[in-house]
Parts: sequence; C-alpha cells; structure tokens
Amino acid sequence: MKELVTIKEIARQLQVSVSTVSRALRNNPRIGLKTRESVQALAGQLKYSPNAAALNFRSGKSGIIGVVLPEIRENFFSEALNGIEAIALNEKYLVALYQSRDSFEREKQILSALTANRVEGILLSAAKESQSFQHVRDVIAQQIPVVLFDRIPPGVKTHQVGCDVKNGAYQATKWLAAQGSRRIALLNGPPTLVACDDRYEGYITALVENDLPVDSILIKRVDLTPEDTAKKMAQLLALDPRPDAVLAFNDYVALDAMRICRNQGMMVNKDISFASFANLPMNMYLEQPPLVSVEQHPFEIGQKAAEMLIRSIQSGTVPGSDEYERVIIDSHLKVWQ
Amino acid sequence: MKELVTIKEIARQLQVSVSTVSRALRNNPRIGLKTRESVQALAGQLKYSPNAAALNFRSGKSGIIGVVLPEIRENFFSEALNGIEAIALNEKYLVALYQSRDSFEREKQILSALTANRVEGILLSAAKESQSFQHVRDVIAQQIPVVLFDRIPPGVKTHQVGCDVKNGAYQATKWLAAQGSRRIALLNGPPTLVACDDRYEGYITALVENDLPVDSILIKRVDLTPEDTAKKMAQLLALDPRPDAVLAFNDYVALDAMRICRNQGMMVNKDISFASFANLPMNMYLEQPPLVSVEQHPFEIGQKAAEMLIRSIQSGTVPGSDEYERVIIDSHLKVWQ
DNA sequence: TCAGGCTACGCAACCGGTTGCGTAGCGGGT
DNA sequence: ACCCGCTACGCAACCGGTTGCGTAGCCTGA
Repeated sequence: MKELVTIKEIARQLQVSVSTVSRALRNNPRIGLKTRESVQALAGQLKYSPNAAALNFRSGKSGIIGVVLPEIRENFFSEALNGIEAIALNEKYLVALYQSRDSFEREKQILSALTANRVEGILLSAAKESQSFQHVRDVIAQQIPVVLFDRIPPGVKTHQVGCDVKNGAYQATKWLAAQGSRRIALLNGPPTLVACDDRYEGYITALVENDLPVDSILIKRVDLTPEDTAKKMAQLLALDPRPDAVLAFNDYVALDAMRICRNQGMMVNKDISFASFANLPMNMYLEQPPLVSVEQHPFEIGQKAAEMLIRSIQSGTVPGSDEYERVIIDSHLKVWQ
Repeated sequence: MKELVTIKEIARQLQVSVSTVSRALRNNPRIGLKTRESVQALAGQLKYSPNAAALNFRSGKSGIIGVVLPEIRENFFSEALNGIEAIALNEKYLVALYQSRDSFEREKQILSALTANRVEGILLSAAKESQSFQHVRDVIAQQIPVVLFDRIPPGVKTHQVGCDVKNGAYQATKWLAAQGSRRIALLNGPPTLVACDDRYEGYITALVENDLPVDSILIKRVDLTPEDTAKKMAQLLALDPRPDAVLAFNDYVALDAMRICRNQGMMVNKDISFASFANLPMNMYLEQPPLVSVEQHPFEIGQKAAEMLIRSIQSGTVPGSDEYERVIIDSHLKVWQ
C-alpha cells in the first residue's frame, strides 16, 4: 500500500502540531486565519483525506448500515433497496447488503456478522422461514437500532415500515366484484407472513360489503413455490362451481396460477379474472397480466425505513419496549390496459 | 449506547494486564494455560467481542469490499451479486453495494465515497454512460484493487471477468440459421459497451460460415430504452424484404422489439424469430419468449470476480500496468420449449 | 552460591485524529 | 512597572487492541 497522507505529515511539513492541523482542517476559529489557510492549501495539494477507520474508531461509529432482505432479485426488494440507497448516499452511510434467501439460519448468521462489524443500524425484512425472532431482539438488546420493513415479524418491538396491504386487498377485491365477479377465491401466502392476515381481512371486508358469501373453500394458502401454487389452483378449478376470480398473494403467484388455468383451456381474465400484489414491471411484457395489481410503493418504503433508521441512530435512542413508530405507506390499485 | 465489554474490563476483573488478555484471547502460548483459560472463560461470560473498528484501524483494513453496478433490478446483476455475496460471506467481508444507474456522475461519486471509506477492494461493472475511466484508474492508483466484471471498460489495466459473448452471439446466430432464417438482423447495444463488438463479431462469423450475406442495413444499435428499440425495430420492419429473424442485445430489447412486431400484426417466432442474451427467469411466464437466449452465468461471473478481488487484496498486489488477469466464463445457448 | 536460562507476564508505544487544558507572548490599561 | 486578558497555538490523553521489548521470579547445574 502506498502511504496515504496523514495529518502528521502535514504537521511536519508546516512545522506545526497535529492538533493545529486537525483544528485548521475543521476551520476551528481558534487557529489563526493564515495558519488555517496554509494547512488547507497543503492538505489539498497532498490530496489529504481523513482516515475513515481512525474516525470510526474514535467516534465509535462505523458509518455503515446493514440491510437484510430475502431476495434482492425480487422486484419489490430491489426497489426498496433503491429507496434505502438514495437516503444512505445522501447521509454518507455505507450500505452493507445481505440476502437471507428466506432461510432462518442465514438470517441469524448475517445478523451476527453485521453486529460483529459494528454496523450502526439494521434494516430487516424477515425471512419467510423465520418464526422465532430472538436473534432480532438480541441485536436490539445490543443497542443497535433496527427498523423492520415489509416482512414485519410479530412481537419485535422496534420501528416498522409496512404497506397498507389490508386496504390494498380490500380495493382489489372490491374492483373484482365491481367487474361482476361473484365467486372470488383467495390464494394467500404462508401463515408466517403477517401480511397474509391483512390480505385476508381486506378480502373479507370487501366480500361482506358487496353481499358476496364468504366461502372458506375458496381460500387457499400457498408456500410461494410454483408447484404449490399449481396444486392449490388446481384444487380451486376442481370446484363446482368454479371461482370466477382470484386474488393472489402477489404477481408471481398469480402468474403461476394463470398457467394452470391456461393448461386447462381456460381464457385468463375472461373465464377467470386475476388480481394481485406487486405490480411487477414484467407485467407490461405479458399478454395477459393480472387485471389489477396492488402497487406497494417499495421505493418509498425503503426510503422511509432508511430515514427512520438514520434518525434513530443519530438520536442515539434505541426504541424501548413500548415506544416505537409504526409507519404504513398507502398502497394503490394499478389497473392494466 | 450500552457500554460494550472491552479487553480492559476483562483485565481489570482478572487483575492482569491488557496485553495478557489480548494474547490469551488469541491463544498465544506465551501466556500460561490457567491464565488463558480463565481469560477465555470470562470473555465468554461477558460476551466479549472485539471492537471491529479498533482492529480495522490498527490493521489498516476495513473488511469491506465495494460493489458498483448499473442496476440491481436487472436480473443479470442481482445474480452476479448473489455470487459475490456467497464468496464475501465466507471470507468475512462486508459487501457495500451501490448502483450507478448507468450515470457517469453517480459512478464517480460512488467510487470516491467508497475510497473515502477505505474499502479494501472494488468490484465494478461500468455504467453505460461512462466513456472516460480516469476515475477508475485513480482508484487503482490509490493501490485499491479493482476487478471489472461484465461491463468491462476498455483501457483500464486491472483484473477482469467477462462472459464469452462472442461465442454466444455466434451460437445464437448459427442456431437461427439452422432453423431456416436467411435475413437475420442484429439489434445491438450502444457503442460504449465493449460487449457489443463481441456480439457483432460472433454474428458476422456465423453469417459468413452459413453463406448468408452481411447486410449493414440489418444491423441497428439501440440505447436500451424501450422507445429507441421500438424505433429501430420499426425501421427493420419497414425494409423489403423484412428480416426473418432478430438477434437482440438482451431479453429486454427482444421483448420490446417483439411488441412492435405484434402491433404490426406479425406472429412472433413464426413470421419472425428472436434470439437474445440473458435468459431472464421471466421468460418462463411469457407465451412467446425469445426462441433461444444466451445464458451468461452471472452467478459464476460474480463468484469468480469476488474470488479474484479477495485474492488480490490478500496478496497485497494491485495489478500493475501490464500484469493482470482476464477470465472469460463460457456462455451457453438456452433453447425454450 | 551464583550465573544463566526459562517461564510468565507487564510496560508502553503505536495506529490517526480529536479535544480539554495549559501557556507563551503580546498589548493595553492604570 | 505590573497585572489582566486575549490570541494563537502546543501537549498529551484518549479510543481498543496488538506487539516488541523488558523483567521479576524461579529452577537448574557446576
């Protein structure tokens, strides 16, 4: 490594003390104007840049925030990361990213790697597999602020940023009903995800409001794999009478389900309508995307979560047992065509 | 912040010196066995974990590698990141990720933020906009190892990991010819990307080998926006005779081009065949994906690049002006249906 | 009995920058 | 001439862990 210029070198060349250089660089009025100027001039000339490691060490801060999410390739999360990145770059934080790939073990491993590296705060969207959240509470117990976003585990008392999934489900279901659907099925996600309850509630509310019967046989849960979706959708299609619409957990589930319908010779969005969540950019390339999809504004969710985390870091207050913020970002219905 | 246990605290409680504790924790045989054991026992009990900032400071290493790429939402890059992450997690490096969004200015800003934070090395996939690469050479001049992957700028002498795009283009074109296509167009990318030259060469080679005429009117460049692709594809369709096949820069370009064909009432992959690069997972949801797509193995590219970077970091040698490695990962043709 | 060696540990500098406290030197007021 | 106060800067500790060098204390052998 080529030696980088330090404050000492500047001090030596100008025959002043290191403390003078330090203060001069920070424009401390205690140092005379001429000295300040000559120090700054030499610093610029030598391309001095402060040693971040030394600053981090002394201040006890690392300037890094950790981001843990299931899969960056999911559009929702990459958009959320964009929001996070936008804030972090502004606030001069480095973003350390890791994917849990929905594995509980990886999530634990990553959190401990992040805490060992003294990240100043963590943004977490929980793995599908995770059911116990002691590892998250452990982080908070170490006084490291955590903000949960989107996949918010129950029972962890810290700041949270979510999406108004319940209203989204309500609006989507209502829309299907307004289009004339009478037997609307729900292809919900796994019980470990809290957002599934919200979808369920919104769905039920809309059914009731439209005088549609609630039939539990029309409600299925999938584990988000294409195989399971295919299986559950086939079960729905075997019913008599068949459902005439499906509210799917997200666009991927909807697309997997649609394939089964097509395989059985049905006309998608004619014989059976689809609504879902996510509003994938890929929808624009499909000949038959879900008729409506609930846009969840992942970018804004990421931004908001990053803002809350940085505020939490800078205020030095880790949310205690009972005071924490919970922010809900509005969703809105995106109608295709 | 709750005070974290330091080596001093352990020393105080056991009435030994800090140096003894330090050596005992590292199992230095200079320290007697009983002392070592009692130190380690107390450390475990107090949940001591070394202050990473102090270690980084003293060692002059940060334990962070920076990753700069255009857009994480592009499947290719998120897969490459997966490969990088796999290696980094193993080697205990933190990954700091930033997206240039294909902007030259952002790329410069990000590189300087990363160097200011003393990352130990950088993995870079260049922005589409970038034409001068002094900012990259500056990083290398600071003795920070850089490995370029996929979007490899010309004239930067450092390690590189790319994909065998030329052969991919050759294979794809050959495949189209074997299917009976006689007028194969090329929808290539912007001239700033070196990989475009490779595509061009592979395309030409296959044409010549199959006794097909090379007609420059069939070769267009797009800037990767849907609008420009639409415009160039329309120009191709206005020709008489029309091309009967298109080799597109990547799947997105192919999909955008296909939409124009459909708008003009053509049957995609019947009236006109498509081949492209990337092999998007989304293809499986399309009714008419490109017939063949060149799989570029982004995961392996990311892995290899991360391995090279870490080797470079650990050997302490920044590639000089003339000795650097260039690794090419094989591509292979993925035929749909 | 004492030199020499070995065991087992302590002292203190060091990494780079920050900061509380101290002080030399000078000017002005009386 | 003397004291006060102000300007402009230096000294040294500090953050936490590492490491070269030093040394007390004990054992061994001649």
